[in-house]
Amino acid sequence: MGTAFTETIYAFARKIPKGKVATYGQLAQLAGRPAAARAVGSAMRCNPDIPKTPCHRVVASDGSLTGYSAGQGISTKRAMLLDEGVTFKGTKVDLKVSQWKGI
DNA sequence: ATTTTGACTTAAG
DNA sequence: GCTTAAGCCAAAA
Repeated sequence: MGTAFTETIYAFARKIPKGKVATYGQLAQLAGRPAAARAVGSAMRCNPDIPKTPCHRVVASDGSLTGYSAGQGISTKRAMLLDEGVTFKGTKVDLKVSQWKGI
């Protein structure tokens, strides 16, 4: 299953409130590894199951929607975020408005 | 145990 | 604003 690192990442991902998003770097920072943004992505790739962890609420540092292993990929991810009320700026998420500030 | 790969990020051209 | 390069961390081969 999971290492302490991935478990921590999942735990924080589940804390992201509906309608808000967090960046990979942000979760990495919360997990105590501010430079492990990449590892966060790797962890997410292993859990493309929505019910377990809302990995669709995790976006890149500039609000871009990168990878998604479930559904129709990015399209599904964007659709879910829009449905949750996340504000979009064209193809990217408007972090100024929708970034989770639970630090 | 070592190498490769990737859903990252920041800096520089 | 977009492309390239380098740095970082963890999982998979």
